[in-house]
Amino acid sequence: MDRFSRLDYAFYSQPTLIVATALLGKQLVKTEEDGSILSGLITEVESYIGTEDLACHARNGPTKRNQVMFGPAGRSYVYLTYGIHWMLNIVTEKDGFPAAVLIRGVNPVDGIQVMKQRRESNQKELSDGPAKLTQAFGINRDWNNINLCDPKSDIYLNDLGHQTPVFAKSPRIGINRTPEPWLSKLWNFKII
DNA sequence: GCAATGATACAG
DNA sequence: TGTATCATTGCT
Repeated sequence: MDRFSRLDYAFYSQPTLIVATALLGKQLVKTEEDGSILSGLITEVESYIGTEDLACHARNGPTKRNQVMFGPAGRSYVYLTYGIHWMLNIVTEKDGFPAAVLIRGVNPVDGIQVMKQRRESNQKELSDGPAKLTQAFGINRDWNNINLCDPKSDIYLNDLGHQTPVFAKSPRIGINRTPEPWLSKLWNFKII
């Protein structure tokens, strides 16, 4: 009865653009302390690739904040932006090459009542933004550098066996001061 | 259009 | 040690 499978190290180690597109339609799962499950299907992702990508946090080399991006694939990279909002990324590529996929939106499936309480909002706006979904799922600094491939981790991604949905490619959001050609890279993928 | 809100990065 | 910036959101 195990038609669902946790995405593994081999999957996350692929080139970032491959992983990013493949993550569309995958299931983000988080187990709460009380054992209840939160989940949602990924609808939008964004790619940040290497030290040359001037929009990527790794552009100036490793720092205390971004060091997890330089480590092995399949780890979570969670950071605070604008002093308020937590962002959830998944590290990709070979150990030593800094890259990650930002999860920008999910469609809620399990634990919707919990999400509504945390968001104090209706379902339409529960998790359709990178900081909305971390709030709905209760993801913060404690969830940085989690190994999603570890069968014991209480946050992970599930392959439901679906085909990759039809999606649009766009420039990345919110990186307006990034110089070209990085500003215009079509590295945002969103289900149509 | 813009305030909220704090960690980070880098200059000096 | 000071400060400009920030992979956003929600309210005016």
